Amino acid sequence: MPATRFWLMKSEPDEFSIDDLVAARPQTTAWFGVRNYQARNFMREMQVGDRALFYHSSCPAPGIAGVVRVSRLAYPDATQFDPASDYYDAQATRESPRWWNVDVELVRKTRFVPIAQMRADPALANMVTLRRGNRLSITPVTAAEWKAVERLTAQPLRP
DNA sequence: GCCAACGTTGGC
DNA sequence: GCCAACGTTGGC
Repeated sequence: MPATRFWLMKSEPDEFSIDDLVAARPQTTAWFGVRNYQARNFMREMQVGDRALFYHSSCPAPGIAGVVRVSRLAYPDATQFDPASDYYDAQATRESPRWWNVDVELVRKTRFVPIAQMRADPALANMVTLRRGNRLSITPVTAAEWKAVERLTAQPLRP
């Protein structure tokens, strides 16, 4: 059994935001479009029931916007086969897919936690996504970091 | 717009 | 296999 049960998954809100997931019926989405091998490998490690922080990236207000739950194990990302898709990969074949994605379902939209507030929390000092130079769109989160984030989402900003 | 950091590509 | 060049990510 893998040790990691918690993850952080980045989405650009212009592409797909927490509000898009809230509005979806059902409140679930395929996490397609990941084109980095490390991030792909993390998705292939995920189990149904794993939890993930829904993070808004590459936007005016980066930070944590919600919590999701893995609802389907990794399966081939359909967009790699679609020549009309931005995510098309000419080298991928149905027999030998290169890119995979899980499905996630909404657990809840949280109070927004800006990246500055994450950086200010000593409990998150070693969080992978906050490390200098880290660009991975999917990263593991420790149980302690998960709890610290839950505290931040539950509490209003201090003066 | 800037820039640091990292991944990928391709010549050799 | 090395490594320089280039492209991308993503916070600021």
